[in-house]
Amino acid sequence: MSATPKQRRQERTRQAILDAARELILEKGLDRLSLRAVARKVDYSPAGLYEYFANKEAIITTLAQQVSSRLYLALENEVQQSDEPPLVAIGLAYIRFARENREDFQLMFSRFHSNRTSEDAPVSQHSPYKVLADAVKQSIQDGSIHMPTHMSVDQIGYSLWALCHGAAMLQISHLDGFQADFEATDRFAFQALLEGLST
Amino acid sequence: MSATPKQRRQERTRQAILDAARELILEKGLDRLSLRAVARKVDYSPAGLYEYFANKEAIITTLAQQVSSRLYLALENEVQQSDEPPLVAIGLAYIRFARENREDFQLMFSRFHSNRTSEDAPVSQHSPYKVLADAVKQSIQDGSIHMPTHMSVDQIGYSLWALCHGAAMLQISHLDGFQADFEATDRFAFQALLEGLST
DNA sequence: TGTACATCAGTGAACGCGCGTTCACTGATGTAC
DNA sequence: TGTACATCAGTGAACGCGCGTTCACTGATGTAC
Repeated sequence: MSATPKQRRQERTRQAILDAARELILEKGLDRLSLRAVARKVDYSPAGLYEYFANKEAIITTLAQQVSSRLYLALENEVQQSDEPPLVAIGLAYIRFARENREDFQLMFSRFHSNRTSEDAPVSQHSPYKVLADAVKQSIQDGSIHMPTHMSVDQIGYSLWALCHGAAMLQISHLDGFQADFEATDRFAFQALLEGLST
Repeated sequence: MSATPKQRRQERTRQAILDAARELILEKGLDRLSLRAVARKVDYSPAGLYEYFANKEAIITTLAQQVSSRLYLALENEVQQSDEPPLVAIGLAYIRFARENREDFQLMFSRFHSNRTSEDAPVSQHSPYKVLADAVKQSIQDGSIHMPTHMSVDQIGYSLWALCHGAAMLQISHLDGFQADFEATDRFAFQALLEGLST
């Protein structure tokens, strides 16, 4: 079933609202975002937005999902393009994404809660973590890392994720402005962790 | 110069205001904190608080500093008490602190910006990172880890910090509610990173 | 010890503001015969 | 093709709210002689 003209118009307006909200967040921060400002930016009355979103929170969570998709695509893309080992490439791309999309990244993690409740649950398709988990499986299969004793794929994935997530967070908040070659250090750290996990 | 009675009273009131603010943050979250609610809780008029703090932001940053001190003490204490290798003990204690003091931890990192601008700057006394940096130096000296080629103490410290910071953040936000033995996985990850850094 | 004055700790009321959301409504667009 | 009606997209105004901060003030406490 393809979209009717009406649906296409609706969709365009929805996205315009989301874009406006995102711009305002980039400018002023998530905590200063107001529905009324978004409405002003897209030339609607505040009441008009309720045709497109149930409330303010719905706009924010939709935005967060879109960031998650963008990150997913960025990581997927990196795996294809890079000549580095996939796990290192993913980790560095994750951190780069955070650095280059600071507000987006923070927004995402302010609303982005895992669907899984344990390792038994399947990893969501198109989630950023999916890329990492798949790369871990792949690396074990082709022997580029050895399956460590007593560790599941998820435990390895979590460890790698923790490292790059922490690096990302520190760089965009606490260590913002600190002069250092983070890229190089991150690469060392990543390689070290991978090596340590393999033995 | 010891404190006068007046100063002692002032100090007690100041701390009461901070405690009230902290409790309200635990209850409702930082973004819902209001000066007026704090005033209500300590039985002052809103205007009264301005005798003790320049404005709302000053209350929040003071709180953030206090959390930083508590974390510093917790880590220092852990180094003394634990029989594990200091670096592992510190990492795990950092994560435990975050898990057991969720709101405090988030508050801290919302306002806690590094004073240093490069590796050349000295590490602040009584900062949580100081404990980690000292432990790294110590571990290199006593040979429990080998100084990796091409990596400074700060680079090692940063790597370890990134790992535990990421683990902490994931556990208290994105993976909140995920059933797993994080403590065990964190220990494995930490040991792996240390091993990888040493070779 | 008593008195006069200065400082202190704290208040009440107001300023000026922006917020999210609801609801009765209207003019434009689309549909059916 | 014209007409009658239904739906749609969007508005204006209001509701009810809480916010941070300022400022002229007051009663209590402390100080000096």
